[in-house]
Amino acid sequence: MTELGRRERKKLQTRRSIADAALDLFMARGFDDVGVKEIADRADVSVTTLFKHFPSKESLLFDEDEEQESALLGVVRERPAGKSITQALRDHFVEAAKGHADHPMFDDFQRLVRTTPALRAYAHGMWMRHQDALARVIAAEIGAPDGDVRCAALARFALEARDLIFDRPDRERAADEVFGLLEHGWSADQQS
Amino acid sequence: MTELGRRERKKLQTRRSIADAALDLFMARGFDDVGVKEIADRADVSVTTLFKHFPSKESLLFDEDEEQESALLGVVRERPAGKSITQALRDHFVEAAKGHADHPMFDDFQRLVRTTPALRAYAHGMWMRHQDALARVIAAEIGAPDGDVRCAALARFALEARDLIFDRPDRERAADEVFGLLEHGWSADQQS
DNA sequence: TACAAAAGTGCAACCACTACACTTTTGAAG
DNA sequence: CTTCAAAAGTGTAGTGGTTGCACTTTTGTA
Repeated sequence: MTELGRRERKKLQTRRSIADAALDLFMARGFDDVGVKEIADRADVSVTTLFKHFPSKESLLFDEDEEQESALLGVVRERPAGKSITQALRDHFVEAAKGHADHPMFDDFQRLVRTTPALRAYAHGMWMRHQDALARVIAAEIGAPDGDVRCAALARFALEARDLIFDRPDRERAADEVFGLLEHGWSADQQS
Repeated sequence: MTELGRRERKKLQTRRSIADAALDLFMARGFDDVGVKEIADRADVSVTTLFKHFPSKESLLFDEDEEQESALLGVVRERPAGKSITQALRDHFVEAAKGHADHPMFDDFQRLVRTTPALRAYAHGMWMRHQDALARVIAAEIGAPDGDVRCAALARFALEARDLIFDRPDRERAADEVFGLLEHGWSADQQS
C-alpha cells in the first residue's frame, strides 16, 4: 500500500530537509529575521525548489495537518455514550493543551508561533479551516441537515475556544468555563 | 475643540484623496489587479507618501474604525433594562446586516471584501481587535472582574457570530439561532 | 523674518513569491 | 539495455508591497 519509489522518497527527503532547516533557523533567530534564501541554502536547494514544496514562508512550519483534523472529528464521532459533544471537544483540547511535557521543544514552538503575528494568523487560519468538516460531523451526530447554522456556530465557537483557552494561565479551569458557556448558555449563571 | 489648522486639513485632504482613489480603483478592477503605484498616481502623491498615511495596501479600504467600536460598546452599555447582553448584540448585528439599502455602494463594498481573501482576513483581524474592549464592557456590566474568561469568551463568540451570520442567506433567522445558542447553550434544544 | 517641525518626494533597496526556459534525474515501456 | 517522457530541480529575471534615506517644500509659530 505504502510502496514509495525512490523518486517519492527523495522528494519527501528534500521536503523534510527544507522543513528541518526552516524550523532550526526560525527557532534560533525568529521568524522575521530569517530569509527564505538562507533556509534554501541550509537545505541545499534553490529558492525555486523551496517554493515548489511549500506555498509560503509560513507554511514551512506547519506540515502535518491531516492528523489533527481526523483526530478532531474522531473525538466527536467516537465519544463514549452519554458524553456531550461539547464535553468531548473540551476534553480533547485540554488534553492537547497539556503540552507534550516529554518534548519541551513543543513549548518553544508554541511560543514562537504565539509571539509572531504572521505565524499566529497563519496558524489560526489553518485551524479554522476545520470548521466545515467539524460542523458536518456535528450535524451528522445530532441528525441535523448539513449546513445547519447551529452546528456551524458550535463548530466555529469550539475551534475558537481552543485558542482562547491556550492564552490563559489556568487552561483547565478556562476550558471548563468556556465550554460551560457553550453547553449551558450565557444566561445560565448570569442575571443579565 | 475641533480646530484644525490648515496643515491638519491638508493632511486629512491628502489622506482622503488617497483613500478615495483606492476605493474607486478597487471597486472597478478588484483588489489584486490594482497596484499601489497606480493609486498613488491617481491621488497625485508619491508611493512613499501613500505609505506614510496607510500602513498597508489593505488598510486603504478601512479608514473609520473608532465609530464601529464605540457603537458596539454603546449597544451593550446602554441597552434598555430587561434586554440581555446577547440580545443587544444580536439586534445590533441584525441592524448592521440589513445593509444600508439607501446606498447600494455599501453592498458592493461588502462583496469586494468578502470575495477577496486578503481583504477578508484583514477585515476579520480588524474586527476581532474589539474583543478586549467588548470583554471589558461586558465584565463591567455584570460586575465580573476584568479579564474574566466567560466575558472574554462571550465577546469573542459574539464578534465571530457577526461574520458567521453575514454569510447566511437568511441573516435574521441565523442571528436568532446563533445568539440563541450563546444565550441558552447548546444543550437547550439538543439531546446530545 | 527666521526657524524647526512636519509633509512630501525620488531613489534604491529588501523580501516573498512567480514565470520561464533550462538541465538533470528517474520510472517505466519496448 | 535503451529510449523517452514526466517530474524534480536550477538560475535568472522579474513583480509588487514595503521601508530607509537623504532631500526639498510647506507651514505654524516665536
